Amino acid sequence: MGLYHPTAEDFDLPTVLHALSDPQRLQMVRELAEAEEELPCSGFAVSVSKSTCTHHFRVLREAGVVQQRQLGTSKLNTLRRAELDARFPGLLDAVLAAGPAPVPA
Amino acid sequence: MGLYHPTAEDFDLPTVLHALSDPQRLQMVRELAEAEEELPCSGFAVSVSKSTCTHHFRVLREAGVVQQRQLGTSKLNTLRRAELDARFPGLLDAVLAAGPAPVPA
DNA sequence: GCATAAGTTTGACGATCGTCGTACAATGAG
DNA sequence: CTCATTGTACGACGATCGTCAAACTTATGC
Repeated sequence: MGLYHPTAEDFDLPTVLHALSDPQRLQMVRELAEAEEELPCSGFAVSVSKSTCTHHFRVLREAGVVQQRQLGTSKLNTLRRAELDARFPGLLDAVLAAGPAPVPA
Repeated sequence: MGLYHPTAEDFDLPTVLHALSDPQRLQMVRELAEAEEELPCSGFAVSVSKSTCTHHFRVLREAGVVQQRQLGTSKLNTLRRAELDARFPGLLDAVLAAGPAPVPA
């Protein structure tokens, strides 16, 4: 059961944008970026079922956004920050910098 | 028949990412960015039907990516570059800078 | 061994998406 | 006026998406 991970050269911009265009996945990516460590599926504040969580992380992984590593029954997730930056410079930073909501006066 | 255009503060990141995640729309945005002028729907190299073109530009417009202005029977499209940059700094640049395909040796 | 915990797989569901063709509206050229 | 051009509106279609529940697998703890 080898988890598919694309190589950085195979990253596809539309695919990455699509992966990031879902609010739940965007939230997962934000949490992964804040916690500079590996996080298991169950360590996220998303309110979806386990199977949906599995699905979202597969989309993120197959797009190249995250790396997944098995450890016991857990699956640890990491942002592929360096590779994303190399392939799409500035993209991840711009996405993460975007405030969740504009703050009015 | 007022064309809906969101204000910059109402731009929604997932919505914008989704608008840009379609290859055809991404291509349209690229062409719009290269030609620093207003372009009608018929001035694009996309190979889709007229109704599909209308649909794609509506998605882009409602996400805040483009501005549309009626002129005769034509509808002129412009990138809302400044507003996008203000709301999501660096995002559009990163998307446009991403080469369409990686060039192998 | 047995029970618990963490994810996966499968199959389902309604919703949305990208696409098209046809019919229609509005403008500009002869 | 008539006709060509440009785009919209309206369904329609198959495909994909996000979601879930139920059954299963795999490892850990007692």
